[in-house]
Amino acid sequence: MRLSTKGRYAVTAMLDLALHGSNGPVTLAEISENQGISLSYLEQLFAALRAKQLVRGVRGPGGGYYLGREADEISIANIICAVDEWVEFTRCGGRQNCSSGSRCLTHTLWDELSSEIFDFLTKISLGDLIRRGTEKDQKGEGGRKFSLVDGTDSQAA
Amino acid sequence: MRLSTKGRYAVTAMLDLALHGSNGPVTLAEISENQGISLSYLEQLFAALRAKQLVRGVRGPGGGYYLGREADEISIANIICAVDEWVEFTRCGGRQNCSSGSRCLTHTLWDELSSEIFDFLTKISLGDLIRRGTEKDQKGEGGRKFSLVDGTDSQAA
DNA sequence: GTCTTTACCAAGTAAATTACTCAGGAATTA
DNA sequence: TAATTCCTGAGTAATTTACTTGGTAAAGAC
Repeated sequence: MRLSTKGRYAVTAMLDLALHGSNGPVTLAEISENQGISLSYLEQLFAALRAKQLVRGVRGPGGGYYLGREADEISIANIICAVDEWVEFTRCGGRQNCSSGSRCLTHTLWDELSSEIFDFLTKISLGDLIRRGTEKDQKGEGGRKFSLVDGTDSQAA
Repeated sequence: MRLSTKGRYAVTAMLDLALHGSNGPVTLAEISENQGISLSYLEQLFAALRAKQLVRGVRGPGGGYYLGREADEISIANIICAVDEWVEFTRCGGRQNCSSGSRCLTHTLWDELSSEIFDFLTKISLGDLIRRGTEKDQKGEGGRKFSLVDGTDSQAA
């Protein structure tokens, strides 16, 4: 897993798209304006997002971008993987012995941690994020810390 | 939050240190050998880790590095923040209105997601990772997917 | 004390990545 | 046909990554 500013731009842009996509397609020019990201950089990002079918472009006047599927069906991990190209961290692949046992053990541990992070981000969808945002908007705020993962908000001390 | 290869190097090195630290200090030369990271790059990383008191250096022959505190008291977030310098993502700070409402809403959403990821990595300690590794080593492996966060492994389908 | 071993420190650097500009082409609507 | 938008690709300054080089400082071994 890799979480860079590039991934942030992509998530932010997708959020913008999800928030405004209800009334027709959203142009990159609008997102660029809204989020302060250059148009051509957005084009690069959206080329990657389109390749993974996370967005759908419509050309011509009145065109723009739609989400490729429901906001609930797009996870943060989907978005980040699309633009960040899922780097293969350790050359040994995690399971084969790469050389000495010590090295491979740490690699295995890292791989497991990495896939745990991935699972975590897989469970958070664009829809989750947006619902949280609008809820908060209506309620002002509450003492309860928000939890995006399923029903497990009990551990907050 | 930011999760780069630099952070991966740091976590891997700290894992190595935690695994071998029981019998005296570990030299950077050993870690370099074990993990295939250049010595001087390790020096850079450990300068940052030392600044955050995550490791403790001992000079002279027979010297090397110890963990700065118990493996259970060092979270993955600690390590990553030490070397990756916690980039401040959105200029608006998350709470103030930066300009149009739309932009700030997405920024707020991103900030909340980001701190959720941070919380997640705060709950995973070096000790957790190592226990998982050695457990697996002894048991071979089990059908049960490992869960690093508290007791919430029930959602795996 | 000197020699060796280690941590520490700082400057410089090739390669990669980031974020962008520029310059078009292709589909769609008016 | 003309405007609008997506789409593509080449080039590029700034930054980050990962490393090299060349030291200094402390601690132990002789």
